[in-house]
Amino acid sequence: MMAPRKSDDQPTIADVAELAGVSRAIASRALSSEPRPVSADKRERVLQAAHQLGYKPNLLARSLTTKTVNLVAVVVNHIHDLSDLDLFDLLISEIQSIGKQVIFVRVGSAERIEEFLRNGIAYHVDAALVFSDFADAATVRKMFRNDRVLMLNGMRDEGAPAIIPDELTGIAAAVADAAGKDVRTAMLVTGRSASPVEQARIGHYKSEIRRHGIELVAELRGDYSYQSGRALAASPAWQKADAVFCTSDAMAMGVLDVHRDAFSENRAREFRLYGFDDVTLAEYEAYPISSIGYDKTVYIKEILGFLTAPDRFQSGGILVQVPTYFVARSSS
Amino acid sequence: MMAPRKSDDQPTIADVAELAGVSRAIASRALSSEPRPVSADKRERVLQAAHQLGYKPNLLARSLTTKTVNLVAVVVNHIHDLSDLDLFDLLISEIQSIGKQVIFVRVGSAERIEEFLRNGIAYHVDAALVFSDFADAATVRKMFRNDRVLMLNGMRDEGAPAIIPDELTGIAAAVADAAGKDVRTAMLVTGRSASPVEQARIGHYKSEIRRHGIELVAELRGDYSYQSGRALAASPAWQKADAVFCTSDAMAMGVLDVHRDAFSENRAREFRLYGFDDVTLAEYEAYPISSIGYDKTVYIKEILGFLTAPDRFQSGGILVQVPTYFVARSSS
DNA sequence: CTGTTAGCGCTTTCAG
DNA sequence: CTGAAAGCGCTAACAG
Repeated sequence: MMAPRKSDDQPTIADVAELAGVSRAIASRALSSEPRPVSADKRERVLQAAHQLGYKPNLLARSLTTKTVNLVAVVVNHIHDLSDLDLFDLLISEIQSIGKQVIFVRVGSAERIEEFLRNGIAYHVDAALVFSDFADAATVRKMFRNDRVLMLNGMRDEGAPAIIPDELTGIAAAVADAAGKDVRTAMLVTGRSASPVEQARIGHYKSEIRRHGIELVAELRGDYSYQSGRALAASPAWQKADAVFCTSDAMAMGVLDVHRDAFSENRAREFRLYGFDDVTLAEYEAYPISSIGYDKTVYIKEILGFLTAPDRFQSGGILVQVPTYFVARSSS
Repeated sequence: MMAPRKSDDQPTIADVAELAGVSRAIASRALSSEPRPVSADKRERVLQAAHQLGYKPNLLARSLTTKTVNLVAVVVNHIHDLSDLDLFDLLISEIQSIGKQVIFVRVGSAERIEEFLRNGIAYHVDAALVFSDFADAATVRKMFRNDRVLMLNGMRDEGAPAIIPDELTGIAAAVADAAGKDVRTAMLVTGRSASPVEQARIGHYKSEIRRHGIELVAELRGDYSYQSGRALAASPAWQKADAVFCTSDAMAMGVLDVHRDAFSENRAREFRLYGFDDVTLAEYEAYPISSIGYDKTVYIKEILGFLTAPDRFQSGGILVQVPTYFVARSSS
């Protein structure tokens, strides 16, 4: 004899089964999103009973047996950059549109992040989207219950699937733009060189600069931030050069602000400035920075492909490349 | 006789108990964060065994009985504004620092958000921080398993705890600044007026403007975005006025870009421009917008207070006010 | 197709 | 203080 259910509790599948006059198993099958053997009339009765009761499955309980939580982890160093704004809003929106929820993990400067993850629901996510470069693929994979780890940070070692912008194309176009404008000397303002993405990016700039016979007069290291660009532009290390290539728009903005006089309309431009990311802000008057970007929509579509059909990626460290473009603005 | 545990599985509390030579109940108690009766030596043996095995509790299973998941929902309309960048990174970081994880719920234009929530782990969060104004407190409270709902959107009906910036102070200072500079006519550029925060904000501006004997020549409605500020500034509805008060910095930036000539150093300023939010970007040369802000650190500290000791708030729709300030920049 | 019966891993009565 | 046992709500295995 089943105890009457307390009115302040959510109905459970047992309540639904009872009302429909079937066993819990049948109710479970009828309510499953997967095709399961149930006779048409019982399925109907169950659905009707569930509706009548306002039954909603307890995802926590379901997860305990199915090992799936409909949860995706988005792992980032931080959300700080203008370019993040352009990306994450759309990403979250799209993930939610396929019925999954998003757990944000900010690795930041955190130590013991593995312990942090392991002691929370995040450990059980269905998939992890790793934008942070805090660890390599093998390590990251150990930090989650399953292997659905997508590397979006350039660290595509050991056969982990990855999606990265094909930066060479855009960089080549940017440097070609400079070369076509008689640039002979250039400076490179970089981000954290520990990052493999950044290393590749720097490599591309250097080879393209060399290829066009441009002299690299200095390489200054920042950290992608506006502040660091600004600091470098005002530092003694700053050199004269025909062109300045920054590996982030934010740094280029800092450089621009320090040398703002040099870019006013009524003066001859002292140097040509190139950024990277193509942030929305660069579309407006204040920071008309020539930049390199990629189509966020395409990028995110690929990510969603991974989420919905991971097997397609699973066959051994597939690398998907998203095309980049160069957009010329008045800063160059 | 217990089956040997498979080496590829995580050890369970049963494994720990077995190794320590105690019952599962004892192991559970010894491992609990709450004080539970266990003899010192057994506790020690359990802890030692857990450590040896690298045991980590399965939060999913634990949650099934404890009804707590160590998860906080952050509910937003979207992450789109510059001011979001200044807030959410710190917020996530702080929430994580108390051992909780963050699930981001983007309400956006989504219909059926209730169903979306109910069908995911988000329903089970320990607390919800509601920045979005998609629903009133009573409705929101029904969307989560518990009552720990903190309204950060100004909708503080029905006794729900809320934290809001005390905007009047900052607004009064801004309008006083204008009055002190002989401003006689003003325009108001607003956001979505459906929002109660926005309504209150508009009300404050109007009463302060009136109080200083300034004439309000027009009230233009935007949607907080740069784009809308820009569109309004270029529209036929735009009027001449000594001052323009915008209820977001982003809109003020749009206004500034359209009238950029009017703010160049070598010309007399045509009007004084005031924003709202005090985004970081306004600290730099490109958008030197006088603005109203509040201390994010204080704000977030209050939020964490709610998370760690909700009972302090629980006693009936407590409203915590965070002070705002006015910062004058060259735009005014 | 259907129902019974075990669990998932953990906490918590409830008797000792 | 301790352990056996009963669940949390759901799904899966296994006989019918």
